[in-house]
Amino acid sequence: MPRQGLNTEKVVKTAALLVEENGYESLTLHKLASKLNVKPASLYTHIKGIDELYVFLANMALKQLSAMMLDAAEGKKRGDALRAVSVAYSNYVRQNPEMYQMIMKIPHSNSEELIKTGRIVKSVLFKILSQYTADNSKIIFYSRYYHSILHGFVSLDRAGFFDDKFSTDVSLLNLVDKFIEQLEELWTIS
Amino acid sequence: MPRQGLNTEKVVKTAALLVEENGYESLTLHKLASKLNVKPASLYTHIKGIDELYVFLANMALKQLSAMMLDAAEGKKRGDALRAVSVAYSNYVRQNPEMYQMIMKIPHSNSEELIKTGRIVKSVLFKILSQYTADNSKIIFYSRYYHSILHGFVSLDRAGFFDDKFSTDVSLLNLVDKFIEQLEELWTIS
DNA sequence: ATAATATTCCTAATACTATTAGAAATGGAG
DNA sequence: CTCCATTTCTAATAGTATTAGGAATATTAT
Repeated sequence: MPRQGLNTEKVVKTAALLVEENGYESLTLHKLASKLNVKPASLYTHIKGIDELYVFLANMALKQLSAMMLDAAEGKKRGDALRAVSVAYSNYVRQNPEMYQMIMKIPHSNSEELIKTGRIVKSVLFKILSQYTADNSKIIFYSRYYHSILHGFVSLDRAGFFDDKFSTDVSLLNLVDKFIEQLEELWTIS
Repeated sequence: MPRQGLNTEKVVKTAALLVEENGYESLTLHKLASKLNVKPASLYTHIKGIDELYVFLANMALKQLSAMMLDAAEGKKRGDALRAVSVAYSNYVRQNPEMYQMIMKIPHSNSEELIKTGRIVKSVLFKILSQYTADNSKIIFYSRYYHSILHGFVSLDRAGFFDDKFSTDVSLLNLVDKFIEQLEELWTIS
């Protein structure tokens, strides 16, 4: 039994691979240990248990998502930024559906770290929306609005609620455009 | 071992109680069997397995939700109906958070029954939104829009994303009002 | 280099899971 | 009262997470 040079990061990254490969419901410490050439009990040196692993995975997913959102918004303004972010958001969920589910699986109040990472996502939206108004409460309001649209749409789509013949890709873009229309009104008024 | 006169319905209803009491993650066939004064193996006479039970629970939750939505919309028109439905939706999730999660836990494509029940929810929205326009594609579009808002908002709220000092109750109502504004435009144009 | 120490990993066991095969008990129909 | 379908149970299997304590390995101090 030569040491594998494991640490928490490697364990979590490998878990993320397994989650995206076979679905998070089928992730077990046995499979994870196998992939790391180690026995299940050895994992407890690096993680407290599977629940903590779930939190780490949710945190990782949230970081990846926020990074893509940030990158998409980079250098863009208002409507262009919002459209780009919505595409990035939907792409992330399409390419990492299982990891995205991890984000919603865990109540964020369980982890200070998770709350902090969640704030990154919100800060991206806040920054864009602050280009429309200086009113803080309005920014938070529209941030919740926009976030709800994004998460609601991709989740319902995945769950199978949008089984009509109309493309869901086009739907989300049109939807975001409608949302932007309202923001533009806010812009012209103030 | 006198017979307990079980059937699928009783099993599912009792499971729903346990889910709402202790969270759906902690539901086990052992606990369910105990509550029904029966051994775990006996449950297999009434359900194929725990996965089927999950589908039944999701279906039950969706039925309850759609019933509350239908009831709320009863006799109301356009904006009033939409506001009432959003309150009903948010109330259902607040009062049955664990059952609501069951709905999103299962990919609906797994069950014809689930798809059918999902259509009831959509039909409620469709009926209300058809009061604004006769254009079918527009109705579906706004139906997805509204549904995304409702599900997205309550989910993010529950996950802990809305941890600012602003009330989430008020936020949702304002949000729906904003949405209705856009629909009213649609109404006046056509 | 060698000894002491800390760390990683393993073995073995425990307590839960869901699930199945097949036997026993039950209740209703003829 | 007997037969039969149905329900429930016993017993076993295989797969979970988790823990205690020991063995192996790497690191540090002498």
